[in-house]
Amino acid sequence: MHHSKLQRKKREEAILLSLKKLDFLTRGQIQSIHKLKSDRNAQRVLKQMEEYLNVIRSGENIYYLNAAGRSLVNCDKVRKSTGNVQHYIMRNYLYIAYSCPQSWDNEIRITSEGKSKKDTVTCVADAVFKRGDFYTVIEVDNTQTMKKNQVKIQKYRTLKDRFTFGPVAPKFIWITTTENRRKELIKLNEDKGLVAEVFTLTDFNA
DNA sequence: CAAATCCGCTAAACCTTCTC
DNA sequence: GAGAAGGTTTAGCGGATTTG
Repeated sequence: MHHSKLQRKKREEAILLSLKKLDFLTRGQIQSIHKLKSDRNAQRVLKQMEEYLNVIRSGENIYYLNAAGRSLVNCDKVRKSTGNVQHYIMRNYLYIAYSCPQSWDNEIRITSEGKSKKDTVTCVADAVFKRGDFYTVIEVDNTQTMKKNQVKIQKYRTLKDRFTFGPVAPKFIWITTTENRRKELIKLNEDKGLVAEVFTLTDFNA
């Protein structure tokens, strides 16, 4: 059922679409999203696709679309290996942990208009997905300062109070780097009365 | 240098198609 | 249908490569 030339093209296209959606993916992440079985097999599949991919070698290979790959899936956004690829990789762990939600969207701007300009509150969530009326907001804490996190959490509190997420209170999912930061983020969310869960990279043995 | 990962090679499993 | 042919996927071994 998985083995004709057509099936192979479909799988390759699905992988390219994942890269379009998620920017950068490790070999292991592609392997679990697309059920590529063994490590060796995943490496083989991705090697076969190299004409569409750029590769960053650092531990596990990290893949992103090259020009050929972008044109195959109509992708305008050009990724560069410089900068914080780690941020994308961390976000992907949550995408996978929550079973690749259909409604998942990255970089969502959330705005609540105030009575005056200065009461307007805007936040850009790293990702959002929803089931029915229930929103889940994803935040990645990579090299952010805690002060910035605190400001962001205050903004989320305001948005929640103004029912910007609708009648049902949203849940916040964070991923961070260390156990200590995890504890700090839990506390900050608790203080603002937000329902939150905080993971660290080690939760995904990364 | 050691540890992890990649990848070439090979053999087996499996699917589709063809032929009788 | 059963069985052979032809193509792909899968997994394991081991050497090459990369990274810290």
